[in-house]
Amino acid sequence: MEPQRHPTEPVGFARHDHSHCVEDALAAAEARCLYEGLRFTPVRRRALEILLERHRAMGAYEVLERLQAEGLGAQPPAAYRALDFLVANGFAHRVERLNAFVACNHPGEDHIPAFLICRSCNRVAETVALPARAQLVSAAAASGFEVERVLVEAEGRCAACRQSDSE
Amino acid sequence: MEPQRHPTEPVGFARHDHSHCVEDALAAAEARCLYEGLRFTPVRRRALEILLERHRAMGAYEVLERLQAEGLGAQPPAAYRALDFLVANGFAHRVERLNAFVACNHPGEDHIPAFLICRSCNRVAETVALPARAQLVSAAAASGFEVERVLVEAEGRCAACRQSDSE
DNA sequence: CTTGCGGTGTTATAACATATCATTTAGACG
DNA sequence: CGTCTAAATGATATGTTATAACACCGCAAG
Repeated sequence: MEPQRHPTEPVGFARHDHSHCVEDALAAAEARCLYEGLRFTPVRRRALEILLERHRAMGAYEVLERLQAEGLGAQPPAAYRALDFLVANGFAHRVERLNAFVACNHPGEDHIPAFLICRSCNRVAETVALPARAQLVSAAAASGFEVERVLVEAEGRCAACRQSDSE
Repeated sequence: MEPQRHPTEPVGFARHDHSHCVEDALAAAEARCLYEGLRFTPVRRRALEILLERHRAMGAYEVLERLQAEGLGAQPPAAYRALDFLVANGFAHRVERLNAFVACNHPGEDHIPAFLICRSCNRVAETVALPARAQLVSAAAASGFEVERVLVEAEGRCAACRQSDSE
């Protein structure tokens, strides 16, 4: 376990020390679960680690495959439960456009995520959607609609994929 | 056919003369297809009519059921093709959050839709997302990401459902 | 110790979506 | 008027995503 991936792989769309980022995020999640009395079980921990290792959107079944390979739950519900836990507690987000999941880039901070989804390499960067939310909330209020959750996703091409044009 | 629904049903979340709105939208679509050389075939026309009659998000299979009842295509691809045509040409939108489709409220106008989705009654109102898009495009540009398409969806409760609290 | 609750295992199936190839239809063009 | 072509539809099969339902287990509170 702890496969030690290449030290520098793109996150969002920028390079960084990846093995540290995985470890740090995992440690932070662990700490927060302890603090909030959440149960950071092996499946949940490993599911988060899987998402972090890739830093791209992964389908539930893709995560499941990897869990299976390690004997951590063999059926879809196992993956969905783990992912639901991560999403419910802000360790990961669901990307609706892709029916997929991605590790949160800044867990702990209260934020409204917006995603930039590269249609070539499928990598996902997370940015903030607060202004968009505010605008939507006020537009909605006019009709008496109460906004509870906002979802902002942009599809396009990241810098890398735009350069290597024909990917 | 042309079931003549109740004359006043909510659209978006406001009341209006529904039978007129269906007729008008259908006529407008017909006119635009003629103008642009698009083929507004019976399946496509009826699919749009089905979406318009309800003014809520409908799954492809839900639309399919109704098409089947009239002998217009019996298999999933029939519905998906019709819906894809409507979406591609701006007569309808896909609501990612619901994996569902909804008739466009202002077809013909070039716009970036934003949706208000009531989680109680599942009705969907369409508003505009231009400011959100602008903000996102500029945020994305910082990392060299080129935005091609933006998706904004808000989940919450509409005025009616908030009143009749426990629905 | 027992009871209750949260988490997990397991089976089955629901819901959403598309690949592929055959057939039909509408319009373009000679 | 034929006939060619491209678009649309028909039909079969299958792929992908998601959840319902119920059994079981372990742990902590009483």
